Amino acid sequence: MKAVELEKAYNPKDFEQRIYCKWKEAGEFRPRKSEKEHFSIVMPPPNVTGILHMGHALNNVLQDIIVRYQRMLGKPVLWVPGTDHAGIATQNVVERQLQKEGLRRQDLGREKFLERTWAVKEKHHDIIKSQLEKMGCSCDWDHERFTMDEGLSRAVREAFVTLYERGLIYKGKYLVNYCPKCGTALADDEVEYENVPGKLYDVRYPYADGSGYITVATTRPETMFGDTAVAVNPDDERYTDVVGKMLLLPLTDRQIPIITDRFVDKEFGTGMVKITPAHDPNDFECGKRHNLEQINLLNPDGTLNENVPEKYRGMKAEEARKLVVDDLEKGGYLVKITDHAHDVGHCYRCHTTVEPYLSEQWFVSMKSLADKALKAWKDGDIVFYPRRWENTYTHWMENIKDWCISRQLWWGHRIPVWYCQDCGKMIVSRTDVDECPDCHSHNLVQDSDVLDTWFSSWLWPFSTLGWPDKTPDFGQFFPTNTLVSAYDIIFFWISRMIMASEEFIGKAPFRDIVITGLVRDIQGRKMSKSLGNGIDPIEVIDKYGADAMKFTLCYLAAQGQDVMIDMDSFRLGSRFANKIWNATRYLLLNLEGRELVGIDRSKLSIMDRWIYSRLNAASASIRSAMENYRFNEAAQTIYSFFWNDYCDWYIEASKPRMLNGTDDEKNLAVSVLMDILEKSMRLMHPFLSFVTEEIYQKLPNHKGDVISASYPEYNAENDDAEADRLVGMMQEASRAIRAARANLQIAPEKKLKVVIRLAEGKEADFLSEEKNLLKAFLSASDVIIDTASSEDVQGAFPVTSVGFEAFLFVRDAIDIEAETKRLSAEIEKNEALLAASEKKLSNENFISHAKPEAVEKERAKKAEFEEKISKAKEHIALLRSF
RNA sequence: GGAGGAUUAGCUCAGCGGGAGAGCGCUUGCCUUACAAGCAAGAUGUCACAAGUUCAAUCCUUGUAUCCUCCACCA
Repeated sequence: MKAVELEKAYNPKDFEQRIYCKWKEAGEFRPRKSEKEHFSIVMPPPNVTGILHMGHALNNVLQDIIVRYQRMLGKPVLWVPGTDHAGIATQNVVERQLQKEGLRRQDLGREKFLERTWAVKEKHHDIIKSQLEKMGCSCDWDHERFTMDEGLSRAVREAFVTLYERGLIYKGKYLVNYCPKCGTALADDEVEYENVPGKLYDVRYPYADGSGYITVATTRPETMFGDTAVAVNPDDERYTDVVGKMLLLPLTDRQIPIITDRFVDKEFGTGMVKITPAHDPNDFECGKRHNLEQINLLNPDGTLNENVPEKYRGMKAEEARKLVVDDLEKGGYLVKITDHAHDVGHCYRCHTTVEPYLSEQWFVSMKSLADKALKAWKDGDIVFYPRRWENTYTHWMENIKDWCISRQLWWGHRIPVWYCQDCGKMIVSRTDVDECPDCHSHNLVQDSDVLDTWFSSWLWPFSTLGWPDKTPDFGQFFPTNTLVSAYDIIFFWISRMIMASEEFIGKAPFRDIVITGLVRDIQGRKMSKSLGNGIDPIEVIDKYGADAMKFTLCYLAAQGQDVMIDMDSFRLGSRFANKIWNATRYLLLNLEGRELVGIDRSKLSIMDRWIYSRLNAASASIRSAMENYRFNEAAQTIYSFFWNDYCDWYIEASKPRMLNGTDDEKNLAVSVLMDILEKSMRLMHPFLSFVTEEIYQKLPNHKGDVISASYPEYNAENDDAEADRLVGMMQEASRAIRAARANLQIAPEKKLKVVIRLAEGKEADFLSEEKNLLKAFLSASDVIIDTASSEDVQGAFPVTSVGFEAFLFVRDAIDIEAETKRLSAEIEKNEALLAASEKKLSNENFISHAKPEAVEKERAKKAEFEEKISKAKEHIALLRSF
């Protein structure tokens, strides 16, 4: 057989792109035909507002690992990719573009505006897709979806109309969160609260009869024009005799009453609250209880409207506030101003301060949906990894509020409701309507609002598979198995998907919910554009390769903990990929002149049996890690198996045989090396997809592509405790002797005679068998395995260890003092351990309560400490005799 | 106010009811015909603090401190 030459340096750019194309063209990402149970995942659809950041990379890398692993288990695997139209966010992007051109969306008109938005969508979609491809995501592009696809739009209408028919969607005039900049209503959870310094203004409201005044505290004096009452707590004895009196609202000629309401906190401020039903959620509720008038003061753009005195009209709230405060002061109404930090809601997309705004909106009644979703959790139909997120989920579900789903935007799914301009009928329909069913008029207009983006996203696990139609995809792949998502969208998305799926289909949309951490910078800050601390996944791939990025993220992704990284972090994965590359490179060069032979277990050496045992253990450990979504554990297992066990010990151990063995021995050695290498590529493929495929293709013993190969299975037969024990001892001996050499500062090239003295038995047989190996590992001129204690070790340097003694025949000057010091320290350490051990063993309670294995283990440890101490003492004596 | 997380080596973080781990960094020696992105040998820890449970606690319980996140409220 000829040697195969790999490029000297690992350079992922040489093959990553090429391999991805090859996989894609070969249809490897499509579900294969198989009798096995399906495995499916829907990708959380990235927004088409921008490009993918490190958080997306983490999320998709983990999905890819799961998907490749499941695929190698032989299942028909479907990973559905797609993108989200992201209503407000995308519309904002386009509006910002227009702004630069000095235009507003109204200047373009709805149709032209949407054309431009589609173009933005296309552009970002293409970038996102190419990013996912560069990362190596093995999603099925034939199944790619977009939330505004025709099919998905149909699903949205189906969902809306069904809910309407079930009485779960209603329209009404309510106080909603409103972003004046975006010009639309927001859902409660789209508001981000931020603590900002502000002022608390104490203002006098005089009694209408001129008999004095009361004082109220407010942070927003400009809303006073919407006041329709002042409230006190009914139990507040200070005010019992003023309840019912009328007040004159300053700066106006309106009169408002003093009322009582339980929500008022007696302790806060003066215990008197101005009630502004149209501009505060609490006041809104209070106003409803008391049938107060709701006076809306705002125009849709956030400026004050005709319900305020003329001089303030058209002003933004903040401008008006200053003026109102001035005027109050001039009128003698202002008592004092104090600093008062409070939480102010901001739009989660543009960060403008949101206003409570009274307007006509559509809502989903959530209570019954939440009950079903809670039941799904209680029944164990969904499981969170890690479980602690279940608290977050249930807490939200149990305190759910109705969901405002209408948005005053253009980009999104139009609400499927039409109004007859002639008879006023409202028509809710799955299909477009052009005739009024009552009066047959064609003078119909569709509701101008669009739906909240999440109203399409919450259908994603089934709308992407064809729902509401009963398609083959839906039949085969729904429900999906696993959802991988970050914790910041549990409310927005995960919870709602479960609600929708339970409501429309009666099943949970997935069983396992894997919650990842967020990616942060090395200082622990969230990566964000404004901080400029983001790391572009593509830059990482350009510098280190997709495998390095994937493996590093996987290695660091521990059980939903946040991942802190900088550019240098990825050296971890890069070094590992490089190691794999170079180990392979070495092995392939050694194929020259060799033949691969069948591997007969009975002919295997202990070392061979050991590496098979290690591989087996790694495979079992990875399997269990993957079943529990413990990605970092899987990555660590792979790392230590391949680097420490295979490269550092097994390949090194094979070298003497490859140099000095017979042809048969060499052929067997190469065959086992290749067998382990081939299996390692399969083992590692989900985690380092490109480099394993590139290598796999060069292996003389490969069949097909690694992406579609089978995953190495755990096989109890290959567990080999004896080989583990023997090789463990050999490693221990090597380490001890190498350490002694290093301490004695013996040059590496200096070959010493070594005598290893131990009792007859398997260990001795093994060491005798592997004498050549020991010579190489110990840099020894000769190794004598001395079971009869017949060798003369007079004057040889003794090495402390357990189960055997070793002697180095070194004639050079030894720093006896330093070595004695080291041994003394060792004695001291072991004496402390021995004391602890003896104390334990003399404790009756320990002997009677502890597990017998634990007691046994403790006894063994005690013996070990004793042996170490006595040997070290012996060795000190020996050194003194030098 | 409620919930959750973090606190382990200089840094970033795993781990776990029975003698403290990894990677990076650091020290020393090696370009050993795969890899200097490497090999070998090292040093470094009151596992935040306090009490409790236990034969045994870094791990379980409770409390304390510091930091972080989410939810709710805030006139």
